[in-house]
Order: sequence, then structure tokens, then C-alpha cells
Amino acid sequence: MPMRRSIEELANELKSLGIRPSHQRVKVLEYLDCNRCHPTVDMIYGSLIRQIPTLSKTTVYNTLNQFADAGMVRALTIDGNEARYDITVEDHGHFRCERCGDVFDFKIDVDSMAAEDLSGFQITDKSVYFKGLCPGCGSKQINIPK
Amino acid sequence: MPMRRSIEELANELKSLGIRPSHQRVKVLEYLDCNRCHPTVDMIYGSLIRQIPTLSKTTVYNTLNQFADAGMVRALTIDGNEARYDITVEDHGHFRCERCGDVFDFKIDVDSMAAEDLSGFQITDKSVYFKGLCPGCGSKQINIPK
DNA sequence: GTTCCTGCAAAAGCTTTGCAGAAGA
DNA sequence: TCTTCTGCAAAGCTTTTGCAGGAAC
Repeated sequence: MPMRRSIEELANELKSLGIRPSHQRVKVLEYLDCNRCHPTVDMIYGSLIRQIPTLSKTTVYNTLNQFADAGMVRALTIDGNEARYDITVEDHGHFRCERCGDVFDFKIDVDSMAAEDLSGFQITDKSVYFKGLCPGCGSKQINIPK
Repeated sequence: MPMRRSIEELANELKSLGIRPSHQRVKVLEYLDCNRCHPTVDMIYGSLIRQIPTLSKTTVYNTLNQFADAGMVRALTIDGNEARYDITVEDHGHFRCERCGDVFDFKIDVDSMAAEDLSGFQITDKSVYFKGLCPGCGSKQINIPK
């Protein structure tokens, strides 16, 4: 599942989308390719700063916004305070644990959902978010802190 | 559909959940009951300040968080910058127009979705978000501004 | 009288913007 | 050389927190 791609492949993917493959951009993309855990900007920045000591958070923001505009990544706003980023892949939903905050993928066929009343709407994106307790937290039988 | 409830009914609903029915709280709940358009905090505050000149945005935030904790309303984070609030009703999805920003409800049977890999997860909430162009904006045939 | 509630002000946190210097074509 | 990119600093926004006065019970 973590189908790591080489630096060259990642750079070519950027070029094919008209994005110049700067060192920072390739590294951000590589991080997203290797860490499919819906990282926050802080997580990406915190990891890459060790490889690129001059990196700024602004660049991470700029890069992610550019990737999102190009359709390469999807920004998740499953909880309001912080965005998470996700390499665009086939249809899947996101489960967010309300205790530990982790986000899990699960396969789901969004087109199988029985939806109505949407004639006339042009749909460009479908997102499915579930919340609750993940297996690890649920088995601990503790109340969710507010 | 806009099944307005009386002040007494709203106050009783609050009492039944252990929330003291202060004037501000009842008014916020009445607004949500009458305006099922997924309002932002600003929209709620901007409307109620005309009836309650001393109202503060802090109180609106406090009240909405309390309602959300009690399960009376759901906070939507369909776009990252601003939360929207929604009286809890039966299963439905949310469509957000990327041009005009409006949010539309549509009926959807989330349990009909073919989901896998979730054994061991305790699911407490299911959300479905679609994005695209609403009929009004889509018919105008203009490119979406970035 | 004690507890809860309100609302002002300030703080906190995430994200964007302005801009100057650096890097790349 | 000219365009694009990076990153620091500052600003912008939404939301939360601290706290004092007031209301409710």
C-alpha cells in the first residue's frame, strides 16, 4: 500500500501538471507519498525541517495549496481547527477517532449511496467522514473526555 | 419543512437535556430551528444582535458548543475556515457550492453505502459532503475563481 | 448565598499576505 | 535578465480562555 515512488517519478508527476519540481515541492510530495496518514501541516513541516533546515511553514502551505489546486492532494477538514492532507487516491472514506484524533481510511463506494434531489447539481467531489472510537481506544472502555 | 416550534417547546427541549433555558440559549435554538440554512456563527450573531443588543459572540460560541455536546446540533466543517451549524435531523448529506458557498441538504441513506474494514470501530457519526456547482451557479457557465 | 451565565478583552491557533532576497531558466 | 520560488515577518480570521459583574435558583 505505501507504494513509494522515486524522486524522479515524483518530479515527473509535478512536471506533467505544470509544477516546477523544486526541492521543497518534491520533498513534500515524497512525504505525502510515504506517509499516508493524513498529516497536518505541522507534521509535514516537523519532519521535513530535519532534512531542509531552512524550510518555512509558508512554503509548506503554499505547496499544499498548489497541490490541492492541481488535484494531487485533497484537504480534509474533518475537524475544524486544522487541515489534513491526503494524496488523491480512489474512493475511500475517513474515520476520525474522537479520542486519539487519528484518521483512518476505509474503502467505500460513494456512488452506491442512495442520493436524491441532486439533479442540476454538478458534483466534483464526494467526501465521507465517520467519527467514533477506533479499535484501540474503544477497547479501553473510558469515557471520551470533552 | 421549517417546522417552527414555540418558545415553550424549545425551552422544554433544553430543560430535558439539562440545559437551563436562558433567553440567549432559547433564541439561538429558535434561530437554528427557523433557519435551516447551515448558518455560521456570524450569521447567527448578526441576526440575534438586533433582538438582543447586549449579545456577545462568545455567548453564541458557548451556546453552540453546548448544543453540540448535547447532540442537538451538528458542527459542519465542510470548508476549513468557518464552522456551520445544523439542527440534528435524520440522515442527510451536505452539498457545498464552490462558487456561491451555499450549503444544500440532500437526502441520503448513509447506511446503504458499501463500507468495509470497519470491524472494531465504534461509529457515532456519519457525514457525507459533496462539492461542486449548484444549479444556479452551474448554469452560468463561468469558471470557478480560485 | 451559592452557583451558573453573560460578555468584554485578551490570547491562542491556523492560515494567508507582503515583500525582499535567492534560485532557476 | 527575467521570471519564479522561498521564507521571514506581519496581518487576518475564527475560536477559546480569563475574569468580573450580573442573573437565576
